[in-house]
Amino acid sequence: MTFSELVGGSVHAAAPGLIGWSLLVDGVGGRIVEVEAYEETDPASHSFGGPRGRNVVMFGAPGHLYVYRSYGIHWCANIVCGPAGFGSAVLLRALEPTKGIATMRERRGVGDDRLLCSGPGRLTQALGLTGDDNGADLRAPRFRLFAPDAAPDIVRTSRIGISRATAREWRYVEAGTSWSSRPGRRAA
DNA sequence: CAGTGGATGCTCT
DNA sequence: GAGCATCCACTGT
Repeated sequence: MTFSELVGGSVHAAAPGLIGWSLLVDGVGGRIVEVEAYEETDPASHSFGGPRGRNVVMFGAPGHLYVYRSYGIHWCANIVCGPAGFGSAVLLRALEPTKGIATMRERRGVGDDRLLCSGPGRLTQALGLTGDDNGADLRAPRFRLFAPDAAPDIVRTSRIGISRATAREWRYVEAGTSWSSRPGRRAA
């Protein structure tokens, strides 16, 4: 399955399907190990209630980035999913760093590589993604996406850091990874 | 290890 | 004015 086919389908298939894919931004990045799904029937989603303001990108073409500012300080990056017109996206929560690690260490300024990409705000800083990238097409040359060699084992849990619709188990983590945003909690 | 609070800007009421 | 799809530094065990 190609990247376009994957993100062109339902966000609920695309979110677990993206685990194990590698994402590079200008040659810097790693393997996706943790994501969450959001869509317009979901009170926790920015797209809940229809296209308005910052969320309009979520209702646009699949395969584009939706980047928003979180808590006034951090950026969070999502991959818009299909079908076009249905407001849905996959929040990137953690990567396993594989390429450009020296660059990520400089951008992050941390000594422990576990802290490079283990969280949505950390990941965008390590990859250099900001509001300027909101709406960018991931099929542009500066981005690279590679499918995993083998389908990884995946753990499904409730989402982190939200106060509404907390019962929905729309968070997906690669089983056994030590690169998730919840180290030490058994990927769950 | 767990818990708390500050930073900081945008959206919504 | 409140509430965030967060992170970090700090406190107390």
